[in-house]
Amino acid sequence: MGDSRTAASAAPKPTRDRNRRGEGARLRADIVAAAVELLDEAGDERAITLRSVARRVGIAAPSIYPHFPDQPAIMLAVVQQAFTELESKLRCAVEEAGDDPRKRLYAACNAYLEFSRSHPERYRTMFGGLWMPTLGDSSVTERDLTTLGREALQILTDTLGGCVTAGYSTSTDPVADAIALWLGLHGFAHQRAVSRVFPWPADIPERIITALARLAT
Amino acid sequence: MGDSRTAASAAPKPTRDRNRRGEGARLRADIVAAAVELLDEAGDERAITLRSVARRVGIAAPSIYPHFPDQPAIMLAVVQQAFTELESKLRCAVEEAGDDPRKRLYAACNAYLEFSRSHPERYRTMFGGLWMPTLGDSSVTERDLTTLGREALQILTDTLGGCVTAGYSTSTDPVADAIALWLGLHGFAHQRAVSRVFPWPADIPERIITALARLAT
DNA sequence: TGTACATCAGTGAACGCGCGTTCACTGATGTAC
DNA sequence: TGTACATCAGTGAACGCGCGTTCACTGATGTAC
Repeated sequence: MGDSRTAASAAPKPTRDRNRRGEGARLRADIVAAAVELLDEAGDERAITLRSVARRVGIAAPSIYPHFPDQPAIMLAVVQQAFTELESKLRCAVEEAGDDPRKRLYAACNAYLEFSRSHPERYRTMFGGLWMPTLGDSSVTERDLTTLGREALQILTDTLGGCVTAGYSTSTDPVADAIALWLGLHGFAHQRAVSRVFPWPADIPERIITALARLAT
Repeated sequence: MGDSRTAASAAPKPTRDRNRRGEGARLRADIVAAAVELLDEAGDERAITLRSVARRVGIAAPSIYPHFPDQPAIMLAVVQQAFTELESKLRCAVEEAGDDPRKRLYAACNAYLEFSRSHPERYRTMFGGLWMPTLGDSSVTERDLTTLGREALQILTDTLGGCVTAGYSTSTDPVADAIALWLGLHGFAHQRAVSRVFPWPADIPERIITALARLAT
């Protein structure tokens, strides 16, 4: 594994045809995809450099600039894509869970934890905050940051609200409790993404969800 | 602020006398202290480089090597010191809280959150995981990592156990619930350390603590 | 149908920078005799 | 009390590296006439 990482990040894609006129924007998607690949393989956002991404895509480093104003802009695109993916997973999980409010809430929570389990590097990057520049040194704006994850929280709020309405949750403030629930999930998801050796009791998610969602037992 | 950072990290300490014979070990402490300073000022563990630390201490870069085998060893020392400080804060807070088990538990939780609030950069570094090398590329061992934070968790477990014994908590598994409680605190502490703009309801800590500690109301 | 031309999608070389690490060294400070 | 010497606590110069970014450029591809 360790060897393949280095080799993979060093070797450029062997064949890459120049895009045809008017299709130059496709390179943008390729750049983001390559950055995600590097992140997943190295498990470290520091592996995403302008030059490493260019190598992986199979282009010269300056070819990035027509698509991204600077390196943090690539990181933002990676994080935005990861959030979009997470929110899509949550939406699908809730939809597939049917009409039982408890099942919908559990589906959302479990999908959240499953995302962080299967993509620990992405999760760490999304919430690690280290990719963010000093906010003024780069093209990334504060507005770019505050909108991230908003829908995920909304899904939790809605599903928790459903449980309250149906009488399964004793919460008197679903908005605040959804935040508390999210923070509990986040604490578990984040710590598991950082250190995989911690001896977790198997029922930790269950404890966190039932307690913070104030589910009647 | 931004200007002073750069200036501060560039300017070496004006006066630094060579240690006398037999007191060379004092430089080690100076190195760790300088690294913590850099972390607090920049708010970014990437500011801790071998050379930036040497500059701040006022020594030549190679002078680090008699005290630390490599750069990750400095990071480990910084994190270890931060954990020691956190655990000391928790111990003091519990001690000062008196005999009421609920007060002791709240004191521990609040001290934990207060630490992360007043030292967000340190907290992020302690739990961010990014300072860890690939574990094999450096002198840092797995044993170094797994012992970190053990006492903090033990304090939470003990204080929660006290609440159970006194009948204030309905927990039937204080060990597992202490972990769940810690993860809840961690989720809040970490997210607040990463993004200071999130609109937190004021009673979020209260919600997390009472729910996860299963305190009777 | 042919051709000049604008545009697009990139390239290649170079820059200055800070990094971790190595190497041979220096000069003060204690200590043995 | 003097002096040779070992040790300690560092220094200064240099190395190779990858980084972000700039600059002038190239060659294919479509388009206007």
